[in-house]
Amino acid sequence: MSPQPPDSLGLKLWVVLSRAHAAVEAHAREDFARRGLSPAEFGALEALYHKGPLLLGDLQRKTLVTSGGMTYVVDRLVARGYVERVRCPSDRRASFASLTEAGTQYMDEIFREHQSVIERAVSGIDDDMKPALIESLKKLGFEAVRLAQESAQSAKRESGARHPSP
Amino acid sequence: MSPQPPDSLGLKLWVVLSRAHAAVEAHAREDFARRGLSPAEFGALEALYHKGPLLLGDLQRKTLVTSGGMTYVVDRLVARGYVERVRCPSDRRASFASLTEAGTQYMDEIFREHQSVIERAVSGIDDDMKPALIESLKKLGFEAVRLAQESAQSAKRESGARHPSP
DNA sequence: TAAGATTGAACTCTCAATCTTG
DNA sequence: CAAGATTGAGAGTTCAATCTTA
Repeated sequence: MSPQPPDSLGLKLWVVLSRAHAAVEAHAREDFARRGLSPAEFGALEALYHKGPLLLGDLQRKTLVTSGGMTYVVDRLVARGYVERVRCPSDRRASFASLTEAGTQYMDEIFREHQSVIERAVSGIDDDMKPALIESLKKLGFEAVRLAQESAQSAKRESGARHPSP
Repeated sequence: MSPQPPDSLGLKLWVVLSRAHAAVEAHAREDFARRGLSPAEFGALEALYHKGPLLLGDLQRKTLVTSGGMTYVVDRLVARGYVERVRCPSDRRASFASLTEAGTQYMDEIFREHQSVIERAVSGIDDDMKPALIESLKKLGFEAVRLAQESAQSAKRESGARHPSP
């Protein structure tokens, strides 16, 4: 009798992926919880810090929160003075989120610290092994995203067939 | 000029780990959201399904939710008839959570489907590459957990120094 | 009709305080 | 005093509906 049900490799991979992610995330969360930032808030700041001003919709897709969540997150960052909304000149429905001077300074301060917290958290892997692991995880992630989009499109096609446009 | 700031390897590893995790998790979430289960609920059912009855505290550590969250999750699963609480005979503070007949039947039904959803989600990695990836992620996760415990202990020691026991 | 953003309600979870037993 | 579980309050989300502009 096997001690565990004969888990498929895929399931096992998912389990260890989840645990590794949760363990590293705990370090990250502790780091910015000290500063009163939620994960989504930090994610938004980081995206703006590295990419510059972004449409709320783009920011939303980058940080994987819903549109309502994005509004909430940006509201909070605006309230702290780290972010401002800038109307999009070419599309009056849309707004950019943009780091303020204070927001940029803040990220200058905390980003290096955050980086070293993460470095420590992933130090279980030797540096020379990291590139290979990075490649594998990239591949894994890309394919998972692609499959999800594939499913979403076929779902949309089916719905389109029931509600055809004129 | 580099397009991105010269990210450290560790940070890059963390980013791709997060993305891969989020992408696969999206498949998993969609799978059990259809059944009205939250991630934590599914996690608890899965743990009980594979390990048998567990003390709430053990279940909590396995699924990484807080103690209050565990009470909430178990309450919901009890309300659905999938789980029951069983008092621990040797320690009257503690309770086991245990799958009911209906809960076991339910997991028999859904677990295979869930497994194939996950298999598909991680199919970006060839089967013969998975064992190595699994080993790396295990190592990464274990070390991250160990470092967190290390930090927690030193924090506890410091607090203990301020509030020494008699 | 659809796409971007916002709003309000509801949900899942965390946190801190509490009760009970060890 | 510590450990297991529960409670109540509240945070941070998601979701569905709505408003505005394309």
